[in-house]
This record gives sequence, C-alpha cells and structure tokens, in this order.
Amino acid sequence: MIKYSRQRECIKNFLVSRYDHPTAETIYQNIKKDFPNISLGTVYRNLTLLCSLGEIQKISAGTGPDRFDGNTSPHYHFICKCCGSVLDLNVAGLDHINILAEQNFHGKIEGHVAYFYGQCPCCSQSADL
Amino acid sequence: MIKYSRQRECIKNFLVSRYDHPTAETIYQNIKKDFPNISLGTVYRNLTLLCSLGEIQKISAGTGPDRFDGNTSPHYHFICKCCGSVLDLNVAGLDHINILAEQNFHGKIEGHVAYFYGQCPCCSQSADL
DNA sequence: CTGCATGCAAAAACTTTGCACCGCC
DNA sequence: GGCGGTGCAAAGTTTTTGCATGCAG
Repeated sequence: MIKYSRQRECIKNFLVSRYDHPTAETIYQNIKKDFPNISLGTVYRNLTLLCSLGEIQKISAGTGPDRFDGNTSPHYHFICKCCGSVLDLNVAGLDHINILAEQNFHGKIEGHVAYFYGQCPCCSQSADL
Repeated sequence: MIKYSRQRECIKNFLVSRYDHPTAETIYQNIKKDFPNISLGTVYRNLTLLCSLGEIQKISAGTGPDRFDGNTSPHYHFICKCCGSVLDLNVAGLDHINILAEQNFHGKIEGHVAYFYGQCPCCSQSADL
C-alpha cells in the first residue's frame, strides 16, 4: 500500500509545472527549497515510484543522466545535438507504428519510445548567422 | 590520425558476428579469449571510437548498461519487457517520420531512434501455456 | 501502533580518464 | 622514433540500498 507523502506530492507538482524535463539532480535542488532536508535518495525513490504509477515519464536520451517529464499525454521528445536541451514534440499520425513494427515480428509489441535529434530552433537560428 | 589496432579489429569483428547486442562487459569477456590482457577501459574507448566512426551503433535502452550493435544498416530495436533481450526489428515505411516530426517544430530534425517494447516471441509463447 | 517513507551515508553500477609503456606507421 | 593505442588503476557519474527514525493511516 502506498502512503501519501508531502515530498512526493512536491516532486510531482514540480514536474508538472516544468517543461524542460529536469534531471533528478535539478529536481533535488528545487525540492530542497521546500524540504531543506530531503535527500537525493528520496528523490530517486519517488521518481521511480511515480514512473511505475504512470504519473510521470522517464526520458533516457542515451547520454547524460535520465530526465523526467510530468506530461504523460502521448508525445515525443527532441534532443538538440548542439545545446542538449530536450523539447516536447507532437508528431501527428505515429500511432500506427506499433502495427507496422509487428508486421515483421512474431512477438507482441505493446509500445514504443522515440527520440528525435537535430538542432533546436534556438541553435539552428544561431547557425544562420 | 587513427592507427590500426588488433584489439579494435577484434571488437569490431566480434560485434559484426553477434546478433544479440552485447554490453561492454560481455564484449570484454569475449575479447579476453583472444587478448587475455585487454582492459575494460580499452573496450570502452574502442566502442566509443567505432561509434563515432559510424562503424557500430550504441543502443541505450533506458535501463541497464548500454548495448552495442555491429549492424549499421537502418533498423530498429525491440526490447522484451519480460526477459530483457534486445532484438533487431525491420520496420517498413518509417523513413518519413522525421518529416512528420518537423511539421510542428521550428528547429531542424536530422534523425531519430526508436525502441519498441513488448514480449518477444519466446516470452509471448510461454505466456500462452 | 504498524508499517511505509524518509534522511543519511555507503555502496553499487556503469563509464571515463591519467599515466607510463607498447606497437603501428 | 614519434605518436596514437593499451593496460592498469583510480576516479567520476549516476543510481540504488541498508538502516534507524519519522510520520501517515
């Protein structure tokens, strides 16, 4: 049975309020403002728990620490090769790709994640200069 | 300038011969058969180098250590939620998704990776019993 | 009160790096 | 022989965990 905790609620609220997909460390630094004694271990434990409850999402970009996203609606992520920022990306009409993938496969496909790479609006603008 | 090394060639050959996407540790254990004194650091250095040369591919599944793939032709990966195995997956007609992604985005999209999750043929068969 | 959650710190897991020596070009 | 590669070990980074205490139910 899962018990309410003020720390967990704070972490959840923080994530929902942010759109930059912070790392555990960033979350930790920010939650400290409300809970000066919170430990990084507690942050990790709650992030893992919230993920398994489906209330948040973990982003493993393949480099650097994992990031977390309070937005659980289906969407994708873009990672800037230039500045490393992680942006939300809504891609229309990708719902079918599980079915496409299953066509050459004898197992059961239940979901997918995808990461797009390139230059973010900010960096591709600077490149034009 | 990059110099030839027998260790690197051996790592490359090993990866090309395997279809199970081994981890650095597994590669290390196997290369040891030919080079008993090779160090894990050398394995990591060569894997990083081969990746940046585009001769192999790194797979970051989001859990556990990174895996490596000697197959550089465009294809996707499937990760079994049940047994953790990583399988190759050819998905037809996914070339366009960079373009789809760019439709709602003001930066430049250069590529993507995608991972599919579910039950592998082996595990979905056991589930039927 | 009971037991899950926390804080703290140690440790685990994975990867990178400094340095002296080795071997390709 | 010069310089990049290796082996070794230490250290870095990220995440997990054991344990005593705290707090929700």
